[in-house]
Amino acid sequence: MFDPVCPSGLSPIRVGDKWAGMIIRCLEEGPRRFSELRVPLRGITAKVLTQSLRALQRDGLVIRNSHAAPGHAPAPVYELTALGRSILEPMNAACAWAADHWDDLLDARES
Amino acid sequence: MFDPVCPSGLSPIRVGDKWAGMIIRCLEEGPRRFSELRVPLRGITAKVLTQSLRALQRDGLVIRNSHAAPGHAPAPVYELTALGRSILEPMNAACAWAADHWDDLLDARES
DNA sequence: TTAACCGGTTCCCTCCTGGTAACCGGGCCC
DNA sequence: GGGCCCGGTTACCAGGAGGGAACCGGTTAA
Repeated sequence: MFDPVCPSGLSPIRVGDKWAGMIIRCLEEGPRRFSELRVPLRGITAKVLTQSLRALQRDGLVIRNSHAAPGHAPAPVYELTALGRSILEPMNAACAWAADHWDDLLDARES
Repeated sequence: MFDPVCPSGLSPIRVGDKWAGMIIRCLEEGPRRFSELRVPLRGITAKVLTQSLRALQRDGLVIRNSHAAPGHAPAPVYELTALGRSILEPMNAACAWAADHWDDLLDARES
């Protein structure tokens, strides 16, 4: 999903730290487990993912639910809070802008 | 204008480097000279302002016009390009979000 | 019992960002 | 000619962000 050379790194608009925006996108469609997040976020290490998730929790954008079923291993899942979902709106505005002006940005960078 | 402890630093949404968002805001109402930018951006040093302005130029958001009048000292002014003005839209969306959810953010940070 | 896996944590290292302080060339003003 | 201001540039430095590799405790599967 997110290429290591994901062009979103070129956009001047960023949400939180390096991975926060992508994490939020991954959680957009529902709760995900730690290992489920590592797949689309190609190349992220466990340490950095933990770090980013803790920061998002601290800001109240993401919540960690230790969903323990009896007889099974406890499976913590991460999901967006209402606040986290609300930030999708400005993020979408930023993405739309980046998509609209992508060529302008590339042209400017090259010279 | 921008306090050294400007709360905008707390927003998870950022445009460019530390000062880029504020510089763009300062240029919103028209061209400004180097020294005119240093006033509202309290505490910015010449070097860092130059750095940020060069980055904004490189991305095509700001243009530097050496406005030389005969008989006067050459007075370079910085102003937003069309691309630079267009980024105000997603910036406003981000600001609106931050204003709306300010209390939520503060609450989350405190705990 | 042992092995494997999941979800981390810890230590160490590197690079980038931002800041300080000093210096500097061109133009005007006296 | 001597300051002085404007608009920078040039070292140098400190802190933090990000990454690599190793380790680890609990649970389940063989």
